[in-house]
Amino acid sequence: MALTDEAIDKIKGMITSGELGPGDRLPKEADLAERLGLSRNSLREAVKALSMIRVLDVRQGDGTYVTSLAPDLLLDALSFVVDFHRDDTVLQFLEVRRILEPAATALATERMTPADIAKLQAVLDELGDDPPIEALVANDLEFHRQIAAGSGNAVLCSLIDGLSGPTTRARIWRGLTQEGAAARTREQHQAIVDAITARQPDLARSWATIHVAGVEEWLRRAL
Amino acid sequence: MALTDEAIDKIKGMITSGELGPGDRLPKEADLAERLGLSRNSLREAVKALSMIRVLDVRQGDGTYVTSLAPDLLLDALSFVVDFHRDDTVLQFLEVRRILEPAATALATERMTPADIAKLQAVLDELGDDPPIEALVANDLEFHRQIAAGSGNAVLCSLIDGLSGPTTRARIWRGLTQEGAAARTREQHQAIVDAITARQPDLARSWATIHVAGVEEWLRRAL
DNA sequence: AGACATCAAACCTCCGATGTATCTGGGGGT
DNA sequence: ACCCCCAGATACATCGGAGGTTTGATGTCT
Repeated sequence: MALTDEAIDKIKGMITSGELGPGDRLPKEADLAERLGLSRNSLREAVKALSMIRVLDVRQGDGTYVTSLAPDLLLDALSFVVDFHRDDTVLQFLEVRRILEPAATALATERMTPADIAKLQAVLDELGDDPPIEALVANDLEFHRQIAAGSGNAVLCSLIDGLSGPTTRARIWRGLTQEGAAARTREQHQAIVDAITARQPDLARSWATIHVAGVEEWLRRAL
Repeated sequence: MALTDEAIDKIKGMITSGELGPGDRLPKEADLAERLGLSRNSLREAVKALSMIRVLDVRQGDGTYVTSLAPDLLLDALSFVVDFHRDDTVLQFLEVRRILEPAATALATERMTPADIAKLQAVLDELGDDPPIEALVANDLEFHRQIAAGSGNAVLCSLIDGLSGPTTRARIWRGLTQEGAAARTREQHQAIVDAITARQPDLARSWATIHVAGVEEWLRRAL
């Protein structure tokens, strides 16, 4: 195994063993390189790889720190990965979303506070009558993000967020809006909020399923 | 933004734009560094980061290539990330598994071929009467992997596989502290296979739910 | 045709130096 | 006493070059 990969494992070991905890600062490059037995250049490659997946946070002029290691931080590297997928695998991602989103919606129905629900409704209301596509996409993303967050499960929330990669969603949306499906999406969003407000998990889950399945079905035909 | 991060984006762009496809070879370090306008050292950091998430495959003495970009490749970096999580977030991962596994099991019930089912049964049968803990865990992992693969969705399969990492650790615990767990797990596995064989998705889904919930409930009490 | 030695290409590792951002502490002004 | 500004120290960012190691291809010999 290459020296750099060994260094990655060693740093990973320092964290998982508890020697380094969230927020802790690593020794400076020169010291850590000497301790791990490699050059600064090779160490930098290891640190770069770990900072890419949000395990380390490097600040020039300050130092290198272990991040909070919170699920949302570590999993949002997922969206970066998802961006590399081509259209022919989007359906598989969508199928997973059709599993996760309804479940998250059902959980949110039981766990969201009235204040959370009010904010969710506000998201829908702040959209004007004839919004531009960009606002529509952003609004849709925020809507689903709040529901996912309402599930009370940070892992589930991050997963949904990551799988709904901005690129993918934007690409799909562009096509959907051309067929005038924006209005129908809006109605479905409102139906989900209504079901959550009424504290009916089954109903909320069903609406979420229908919502995702609609996009999935459209995409299946388009490909 | 740092030069290295720019380089990452540029390489990403070369792939997403189609200039570089799966299996294609990148220009050699020196040429690519000159083209992107940075030093080889900095470029190497970018390449290292991208190879860590399985987007690039570097082979010493040969060259650097774009991977197949298949979902299972890109998502198995997930297991690396998941390893950083501490025990207090394992419950959240388990809750997500309780969503994904039953769904995958139901899909597998409809999509697995008789040959697939036979191989699944074989996995259960090859386990002796009093296997060591390690074999038990490995067998359990293989069992769930085959079902996930049987769902016919590579993204779903990789996701389940990646999330099973921390759960596995917990299960080792369970094996060590709760003696009756092994036999019960085996019964539940057999029940799942029976339901799949009978082509009863609802039954298979329910058994899968019970199976994961059992681990989850035990862990919830243990913490 | 097959096995082996040789060579070139490409990545791996290292070194030392310079640039740049951040934090810290002292000096001066109010 | 308090605040602001600046110089020094610290630590990461980037660079160019020099060997070393692995791989794949070439060519030769049996």
